[in-house]
Amino acid sequence: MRSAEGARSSRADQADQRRAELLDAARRVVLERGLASTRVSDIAKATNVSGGLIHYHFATKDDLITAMLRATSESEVRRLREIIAGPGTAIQRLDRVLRFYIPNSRSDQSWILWLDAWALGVREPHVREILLELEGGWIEILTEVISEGMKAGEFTCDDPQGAAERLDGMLDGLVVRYTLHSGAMSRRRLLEHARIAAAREVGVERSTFPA
Amino acid sequence: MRSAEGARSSRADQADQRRAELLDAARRVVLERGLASTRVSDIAKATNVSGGLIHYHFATKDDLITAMLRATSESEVRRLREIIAGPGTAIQRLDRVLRFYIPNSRSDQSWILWLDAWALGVREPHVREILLELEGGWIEILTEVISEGMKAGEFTCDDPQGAAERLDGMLDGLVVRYTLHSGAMSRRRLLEHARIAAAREVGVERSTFPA
DNA sequence: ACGATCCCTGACTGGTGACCCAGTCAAATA
DNA sequence: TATTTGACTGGGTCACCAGTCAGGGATCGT
Repeated sequence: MRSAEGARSSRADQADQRRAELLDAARRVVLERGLASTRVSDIAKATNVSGGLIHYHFATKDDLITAMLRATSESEVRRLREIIAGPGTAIQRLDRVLRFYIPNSRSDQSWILWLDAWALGVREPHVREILLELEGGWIEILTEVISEGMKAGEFTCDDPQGAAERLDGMLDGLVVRYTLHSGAMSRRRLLEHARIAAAREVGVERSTFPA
Repeated sequence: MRSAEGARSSRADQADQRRAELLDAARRVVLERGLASTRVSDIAKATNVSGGLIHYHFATKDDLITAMLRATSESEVRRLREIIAGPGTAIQRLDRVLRFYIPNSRSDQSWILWLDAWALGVREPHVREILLELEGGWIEILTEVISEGMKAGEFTCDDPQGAAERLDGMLDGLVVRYTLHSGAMSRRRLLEHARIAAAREVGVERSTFPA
């Protein structure tokens, strides 16, 4: 049965919570130290837990990393969906997507994680699959926003899917540049590039975007 | 002095040649196995050379990898310069650049190398510097081609540098997608995206590009 | 000729890190 | 209460790998 206090943690809940905690710590550690120099013991330390416990919950280090990437990707797509679900005109919602795409600062970046994941994904099909879903999510959402803008008469575009792919690609590439060489590409300039390209793709003037 | 046969190898030449050979083997091995699972001994094996020799020519593994990345980057920029130095109209030369950017097949990709390098560059300033020069080279060359096209009256563009940055970013991002998920993005489609975006940036019709 | 210098070998070492396992303790179950 | 199950500890093991080092043979300068 349950312990006395209703919805409180059964042992299964406890294990789930611990697993989530470990995934969270893994993400923090990998962001800070990079995938290549992340040790299982680092993640244990960050959770104040013995090294053995990690292997109790996750058979191998790869399992842990993969699960962490999957969880992060899913949460990112979820947040993105919330963002476009909000109110506003199509152009406003498109702008919100662009701004969500672009990291706020060099330290904010969950982007560092995806750079590691791209390199890993070249060799690991599981990781590749996660990345495909993540990028597919972005493209899908961009496509939706553009299509709805067309229906509302705000946008003109003869290939929303293609436009979304181009926009997503450009943002990926520019964010890499911004992440690695923030000196050569400011956040402001990056956002400006994004708005110029997006405006062209959906057939509106760049000045249509909010200030 | 020299040995009898004119341009033949002095000891210094021999050492240089060996170093070049090691850099080349390093590149091949890293492309094949990935940076993370490349061992110094793998590179030694690929060169039919003892493990110790690597450390005779390169103090540390990091030195070797960094030198290899630098050499690869420089050679890439050099080849790119040759490509735009050739004859043709601006649109033809621009198209050559785009096609050089895009890998011919999933196995061709020196791109796999840059994915590893991006992840590494997040932590290693030396690597970051190399990447900055490489990407800077691409942008510079794109800017040149666009500017010359404007002088020739072929192109219209009010910010060649910005256009080059956007184009370079888009290509980076799309190539990542193509490299990781060749199923979701064919080479043909990638090239089509590149031409559409490039045509818009320089103010010509997409049909202006050669078939 | 002959010592100095260089390229190169291959066995060795020291450190490290993923994973294992025997045992502890508390909570769940009977 | 007695027994079982599950979460957790921490020390141990085993494999791996970057970098070292003593020596060997070739080639240089003199």
